[in-house]
Amino acid sequence: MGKIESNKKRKKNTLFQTAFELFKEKGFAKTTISDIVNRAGLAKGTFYLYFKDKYDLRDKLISHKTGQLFEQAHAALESRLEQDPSVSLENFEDKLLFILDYIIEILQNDKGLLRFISKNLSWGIFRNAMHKNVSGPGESGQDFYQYVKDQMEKDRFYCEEPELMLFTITELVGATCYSCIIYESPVTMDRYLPWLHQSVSRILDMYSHP
Amino acid sequence: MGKIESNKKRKKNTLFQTAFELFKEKGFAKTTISDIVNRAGLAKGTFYLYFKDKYDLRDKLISHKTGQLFEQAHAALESRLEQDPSVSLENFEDKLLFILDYIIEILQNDKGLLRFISKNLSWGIFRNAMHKNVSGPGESGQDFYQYVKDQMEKDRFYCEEPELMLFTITELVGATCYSCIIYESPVTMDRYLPWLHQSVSRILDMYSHP
Amino acid sequence: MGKIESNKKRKKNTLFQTAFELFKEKGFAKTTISDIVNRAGLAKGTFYLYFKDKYDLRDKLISHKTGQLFEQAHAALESRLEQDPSVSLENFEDKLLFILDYIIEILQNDKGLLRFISKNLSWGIFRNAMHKNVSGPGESGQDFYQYVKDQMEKDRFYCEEPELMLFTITELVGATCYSCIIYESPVTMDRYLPWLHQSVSRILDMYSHP
Amino acid sequence: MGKIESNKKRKKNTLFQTAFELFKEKGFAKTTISDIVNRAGLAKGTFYLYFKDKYDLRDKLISHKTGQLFEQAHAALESRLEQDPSVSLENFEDKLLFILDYIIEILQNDKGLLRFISKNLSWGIFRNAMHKNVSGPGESGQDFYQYVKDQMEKDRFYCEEPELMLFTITELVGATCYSCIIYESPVTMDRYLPWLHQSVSRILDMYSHP
DNA sequence: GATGAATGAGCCTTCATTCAT
DNA sequence: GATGAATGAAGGCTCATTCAT
Repeated sequence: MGKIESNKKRKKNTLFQTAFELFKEKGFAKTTISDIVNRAGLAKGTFYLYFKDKYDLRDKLISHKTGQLFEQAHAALESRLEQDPSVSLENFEDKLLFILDYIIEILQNDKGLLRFISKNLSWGIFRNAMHKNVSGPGESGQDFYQYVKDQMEKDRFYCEEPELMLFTITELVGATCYSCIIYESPVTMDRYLPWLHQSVSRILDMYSHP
Repeated sequence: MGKIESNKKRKKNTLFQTAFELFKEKGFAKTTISDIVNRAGLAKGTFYLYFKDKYDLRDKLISHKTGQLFEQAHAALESRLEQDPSVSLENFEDKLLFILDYIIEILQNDKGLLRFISKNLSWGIFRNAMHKNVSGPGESGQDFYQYVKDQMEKDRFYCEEPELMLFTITELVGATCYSCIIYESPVTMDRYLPWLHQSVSRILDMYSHP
Repeated sequence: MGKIESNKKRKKNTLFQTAFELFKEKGFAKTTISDIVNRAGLAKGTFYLYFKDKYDLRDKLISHKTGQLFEQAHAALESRLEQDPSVSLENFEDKLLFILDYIIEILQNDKGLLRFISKNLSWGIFRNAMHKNVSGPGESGQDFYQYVKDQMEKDRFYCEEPELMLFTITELVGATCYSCIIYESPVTMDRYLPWLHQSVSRILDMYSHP
Repeated sequence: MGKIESNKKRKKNTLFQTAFELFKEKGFAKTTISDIVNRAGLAKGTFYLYFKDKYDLRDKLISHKTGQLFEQAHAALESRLEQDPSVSLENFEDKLLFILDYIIEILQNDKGLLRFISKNLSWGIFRNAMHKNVSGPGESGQDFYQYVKDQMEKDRFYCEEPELMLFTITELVGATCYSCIIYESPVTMDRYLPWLHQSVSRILDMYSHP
């Protein structure tokens, strides 16, 4: 029956959502399964109906949340392109920087999220293959990768090794943002941002003229 | 008498060493304090004479091991410069790349070390200031930073923001190496290395001609 | 189903009973939670399902045992009044002394109980208000207080401040009995008893003719 | 050498004093030997040079502090008698009440002291015999008992069983004060005091006209 | 006498996991 | 499918005590 099905889905989602809140509040290590089911209003045994253990849940969640992040950024870009079709953002670099800025801003405003995703930003994009049954609601790592490639083509941005380019940039952005936002070390994000832009720009340039 | 003092130092070091082995073997989370003291042949209480808890030990160890890594790299570079004074390595970029290659090679051959240091490569360099009494045996984070600056001056490499330059490069190297070496994803380290070199090169260039 | 419910009740009671035995045998401080659950044949975790910690258990137990004591005394008095309706015990003072003697005799024969209750005799009566959710099985502190007041009324014993009267007597009896029974100091209980009776008598008199 | 002797005495006294402070601050159970020696500025081993263990120290301390309390009260009474020889305080009852009031006031102003002495007020007086080598600095339990007897004689207060009389009163006062001062239950000390005076008065009367 | 590093038994407590209901 | 009581291994940590210096 569809009713039962959707009921199951809802429970799983409640667990996802509740766990995410708690991971942000108290950190992964200090969140117990009891915490999660208590707040979710479910029984402890129920947890094991949906997830193998806490780590399983975490991995699926990271994957899901990073995917969501890229999805939002992508949507934001699209809506911007529609609104303002004439000007700017007409080349790939601008688009990529727009996406990065968008993501960085979200992370700046949600340090809990950043802390949780930790340095696994690129995970959702590149490691999905490894964890096949990562089945959070609607994965989009590969989709995002494809989307980026489509954009490059549309903007006639020739890229030697698109995957490596994207990898390099994601890792750089992920690692430096983490440090600047969470520790404000060696400088704040605001102060680092111009330098990050330039670095990305140069890396892009390099992959297109290797 | 110095006997007691040196005895204490030795015990602390045994703990350091043993913990490091275990963290590499079983990972940090699965290593218990019991494991450590058992293998070290000490009593449990002794652990708490030297460290606040497992996390304290880990942080000091990361700091120590990253410091050591840079120290080795630095020493290798110096010895290379002595051996071969005439040729190459005469500019800052070459030296920096030499150091990175040296470190990467160590990490490639010691995945346990890499896994342990995780993505905290730059930690030892930039976060030391925050954790002043991180007093693993002979810290060198700041020393390394100073060393790099000295080299820049000697080679007349003008750099706008040396700290940010170093930060950017360390984070980039740390994050990408981790992925390439541990997961071989998206590519192996060997395949990624040329691209990494180039990225570093461009970033260097950027900070000297901003 | 009530089966689970009654099972829980039984477990809690087992814990209560076992702890009480051990506290009497070895004293509170030297009894560990391990001791309790071992003898009770339960798992350690089970303890924490029912009590916050050892102190929580102790407080509930003291409250419960003092309550029980008064309950027994009360029951004994009632049964005595039924058996022998004509004579004696017709005034409040006699009844009160009957109760005290009854309690003292129990304590004399169960030094472990006395040691455990220690000097907290009046606790069950007067401190219950403070620890509302002290819910050992069937509390009776307040009930006993009410019972005493009912008796006073029935016997037309006018009392200025019944609460203070009861307080004074309980504390006096509790403290002196403890010393005489446990330490036999300054004299044995048997030798002290007549004096205690007189003291109680005078105190009673005082509260009724202040 | 006297110097060494006095040095030892000083250390023991420091331990006494420091332990007392800590017992008052954190309670006996939560005070560790480490706490004591740390604050005293001595080494851990030194503790064991002077006391068998924490319990030994506590018992000596209770004995000492209760003794001191009676000593102060006694001194206060004497000085009052000197100042004001003509009037009042000419009978034993007044003197005893003076002493009780004096002690109660001290305890009201030093709840830590009361909590520590707990309900062991009479301890110092009657249990000293049991703990022969209770050798805190200058014991006075027996002295006080003797002092009281001397006063009775002087005031021609005939008493059947002076020891039991004193015992009864000390236990009554100790137990009720503890409850009224610490818990303010069932009433505050101020409200209870008149009743306590009367009770004492009646008990005195009883022992002199049994 | 004084020290304090070292000990290690043993404490309390947590928590992932199971399974009868 | 859902529950949550029960488990018990394992954890971190404390602290009284000892003893070589």
